[in-house]
Amino acid sequence: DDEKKDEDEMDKASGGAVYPWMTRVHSTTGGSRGEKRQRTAYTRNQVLELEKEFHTHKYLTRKRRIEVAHSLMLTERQVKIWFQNRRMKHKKENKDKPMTPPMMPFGANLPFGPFRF
Amino acid sequence: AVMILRSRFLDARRKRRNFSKQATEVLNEYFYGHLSNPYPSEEAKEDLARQCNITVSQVSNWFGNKRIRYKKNMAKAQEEASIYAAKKNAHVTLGG
DNA sequence: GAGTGATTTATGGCG
DNA sequence: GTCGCCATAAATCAC
Repeated sequence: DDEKKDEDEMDKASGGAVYPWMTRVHSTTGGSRGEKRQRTAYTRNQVLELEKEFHTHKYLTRKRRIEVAHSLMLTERQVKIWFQNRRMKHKKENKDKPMTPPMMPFGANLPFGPFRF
Repeated sequence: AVMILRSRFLDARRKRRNFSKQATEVLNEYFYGHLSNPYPSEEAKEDLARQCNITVSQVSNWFGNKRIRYKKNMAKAQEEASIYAAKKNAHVTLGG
């Protein structure tokens, strides 16, 4: 049998209020209802090549993007998005993490962080 | 090639640790205290981060995870909601 | 094995 | 009009 009752597992707020943010926001790729959005995991080689490319240029030209996309069996959009995400990651790595390089004169890398007078 | 693999083993999630009970308490209080719109501003995130002794990114991660998992488990999450709602009522007396 | 913090794909809005 | 940034969603990873 194909009895499926968990299509709309959410949306059943018996008791509590249901606010707008609690509803699904992203499209389900054409699927009518209850389909999990698929998130393709890129292969190791794909990621490896993308990382190599990123190491040389943080931004891709249209031409280069097409080449990379074809060689890795990805869409142009996927490559574009990947680079955007990668740039954000790069930014975060240089921010959120320790604040050693830019400032801090001498006793900088104590496990307690910066001095506080 | 080796570098990539090694970086995965040096990832932060490799050494994942739970937040302190107090930190989780603070975050939950904010979340359930703003259940209608649990999206703290940048400033609020910084505030929470200080209170919890974690980074702003960690606060963002926590809220992202919390929202999704609340949605996925509405029934269960609402029990938690009532707990924190009751807690909140202890502070803000319904004077209305 | 569920819980939980972090990371990885993917969307949408705004500039 | 397109593209990048940004916050975020949603799935998944790793412990």
